[in-house]
Amino acid sequence: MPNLPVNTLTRRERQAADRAEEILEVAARLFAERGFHRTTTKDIAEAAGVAEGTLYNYFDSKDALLFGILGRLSETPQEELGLSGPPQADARQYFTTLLHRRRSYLDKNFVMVQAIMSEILANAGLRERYHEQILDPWLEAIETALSQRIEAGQIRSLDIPAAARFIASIWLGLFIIEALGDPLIHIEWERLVETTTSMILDSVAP
Amino acid sequence: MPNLPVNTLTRRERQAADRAEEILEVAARLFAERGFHRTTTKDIAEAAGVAEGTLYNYFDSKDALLFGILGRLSETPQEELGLSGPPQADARQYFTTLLHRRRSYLDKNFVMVQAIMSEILANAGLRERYHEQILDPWLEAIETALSQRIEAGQIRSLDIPAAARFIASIWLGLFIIEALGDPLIHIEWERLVETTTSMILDSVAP
Amino acid sequence: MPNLPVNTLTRRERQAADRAEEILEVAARLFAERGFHRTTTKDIAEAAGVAEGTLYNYFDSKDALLFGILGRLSETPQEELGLSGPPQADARQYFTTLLHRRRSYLDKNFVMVQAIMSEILANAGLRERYHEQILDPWLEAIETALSQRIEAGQIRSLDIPAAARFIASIWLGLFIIEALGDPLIHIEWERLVETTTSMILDSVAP
Amino acid sequence: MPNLPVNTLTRRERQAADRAEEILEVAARLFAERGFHRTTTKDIAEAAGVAEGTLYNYFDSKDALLFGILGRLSETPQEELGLSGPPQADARQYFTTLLHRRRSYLDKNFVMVQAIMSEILANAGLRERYHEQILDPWLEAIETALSQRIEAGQIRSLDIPAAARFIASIWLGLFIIEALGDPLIHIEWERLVETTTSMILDSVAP
DNA sequence: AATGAATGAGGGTTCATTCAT
DNA sequence: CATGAATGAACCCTCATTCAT
Repeated sequence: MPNLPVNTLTRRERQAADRAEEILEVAARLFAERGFHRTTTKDIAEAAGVAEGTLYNYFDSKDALLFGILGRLSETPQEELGLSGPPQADARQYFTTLLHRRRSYLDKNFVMVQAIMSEILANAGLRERYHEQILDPWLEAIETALSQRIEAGQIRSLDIPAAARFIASIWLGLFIIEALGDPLIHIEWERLVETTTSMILDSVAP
Repeated sequence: MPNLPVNTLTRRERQAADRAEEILEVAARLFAERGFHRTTTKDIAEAAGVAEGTLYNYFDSKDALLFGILGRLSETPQEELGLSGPPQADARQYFTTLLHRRRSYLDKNFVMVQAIMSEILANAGLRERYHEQILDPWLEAIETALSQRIEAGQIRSLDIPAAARFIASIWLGLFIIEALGDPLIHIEWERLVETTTSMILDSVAP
Repeated sequence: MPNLPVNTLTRRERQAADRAEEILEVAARLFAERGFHRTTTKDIAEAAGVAEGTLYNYFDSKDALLFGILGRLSETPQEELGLSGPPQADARQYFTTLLHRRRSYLDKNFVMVQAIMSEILANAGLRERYHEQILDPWLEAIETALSQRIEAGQIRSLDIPAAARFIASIWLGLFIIEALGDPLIHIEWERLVETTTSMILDSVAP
Repeated sequence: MPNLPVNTLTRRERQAADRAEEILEVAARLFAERGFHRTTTKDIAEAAGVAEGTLYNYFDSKDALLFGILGRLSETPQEELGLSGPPQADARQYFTTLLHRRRSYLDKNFVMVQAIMSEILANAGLRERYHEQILDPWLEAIETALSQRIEAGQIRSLDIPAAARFIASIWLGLFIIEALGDPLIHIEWERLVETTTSMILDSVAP
């Protein structure tokens, strides 16, 4: 068994990664439930089934947990977010796909997104990192998609940066309303997607 | 000076109200700047020019300051928010006015809104009160306006609750993006209003 | 009673100074007994009869207590230390007086000196401040006194900086031996002074 | 290779002793640099190139490292310290030799001496052991040397215990001043020895 | 014998709240 | 009503020690 040590090491490394993963998920859940500041490191350790000190074998500080969660969110590849789609798709399909992909992204990451969002307006460092890693790439991708579609004649000419922010704001706003506990949104996302797309593409004029 | 006591009392009451007001504004500013938990009662007292103990003559607790700020926000009459407008206005003007009014509302209350929003996802009690006092009335007003306009034939028939949430989410999302420090939004609100209204009313089809 | 507020304020200030004083003395005693690191802020608070948080109304940190103790030690005027004596006194009397004054200084400040000395070799910042505020002025004063006496012909010419360090080292060394618990020193300081002075002034030659 | 196991064992034992030695030296260096409490077992393990747990295969506890260092210091034979010299040497040579030997002892062991001294006033157990193993033998040896020289008529009669403490205090005091960072002492030890010996033997009278 | 992840008691410090003045 | 010193529970984090591998 010449590769036993390698395997052992790998297993250890994998265990360590798993443990870090689990801590991060537990922390995200608690941050989402009661906010970053109302969650103590003791809470996290207990919920993760480890000792408090163990947290610090994986993360430098409580803040590092927050940044770790943000890092996890930014790992999602752009395609999965509907940010880079096939440009040949027509505009309606693009919007529909975009909102669906973001919905399934949210379904997978709701807790982590809420953990971050619950602290983001109160934490300048987090805000900055969110900008760099999440928001700016997202806006850029939307702007690219829009300009491609305008060039392709799929949609009419419009103020691209403003439109990108408009689109991003829809998703952010819907997330906020859902996180605030509005019962309709989670259940009826389909209706929202349909209505939203329809309002943008078909106008609300009678 | 037989009425001096009365006057004094009255002045005192006014002074008291003013002081509570000032404390609330100072607190909102600090909460918005650095978040609720990073702001200490000592910070607030110093910034307001009073002793720490004095805060407790006006508010029961630090939490009460937060609820006080929320209360102030909910005092704004609906008309000012563009929630109840003259139904005779056409749809385009309705949307434009709505967004403008909400903008000037935000200009007046940005700090208080940010103070509340920065904590709202982390504080269940606050969330509940926000629902009752702010969000639900707002959604209801939009729904009413929409159904009135649909009935009047100004806009086509659509899923009213979903559309209301869509509209609210735009405003919430734009606020978040602005609060996150996006430079475009604050400066170019006009463009955003125009683009948004245009996208909803004119469709993005070429 | 037009000066009541003034008196009240003064009394408060005096109380505050007294309290700070007492905390410092208690801390010095505990530091001397069991060392800086083995003394907890809880220990200090309990021994001082206050809550732990109260310590921080008077001192910024546990370290600040140590520096506060050092500051107290450096307040002692030079005359009291026998550093600046009447130069007309003859050399024997100078040495005797010097050692006696340092002894009575030590009797008054033993605990504080031990508190500082027990940490000084382990704490670079403290060491630096001790140099500036205690050791260097002391060495300078001895050097001045020696050169004055050499000029006056009271003692023969010698290597002044070396001699000053020699004299300082006697006191420091005797303090260390006493602090180490040697029973002789504290009880028989007179004999030590006499022997030391005699060895320096009369030579040990038969 | 029938004796391989024996050799291996022997080599292992030697390796073990070497490793304990190295750990001790590394620990002494770190204790001297930043004090006992500011040095973590992790620091020591890293600096020694072993795992933290390995320390505990060689020493029972962190405290045991300190006592181990003390033990190393007390291994130095008395002659090397100038404690037991040939009594026929005259007094001046005795003092000069004593100070020179202690200097070269210090040159070899400065780090270990500082490691011990930095903690000694804060650690009752260490203090006691230092007394037993270092200070008392030293004082006794000086007292013996003095009484031998008095009997031999090399020096005049004097208070022997006091004189022994005086002599010990010189060395301790000079060490402290050096450890405090005084620049003169280390460089100019020769001058100090000369001045000190001269002051004791020739008197400072003009 | 060597490892280093896990442990958890204990540390220094903060801060919302109280209350005597 | 205003004050601000006092409070002490609770926080985040450290680190000597253990033990399964």
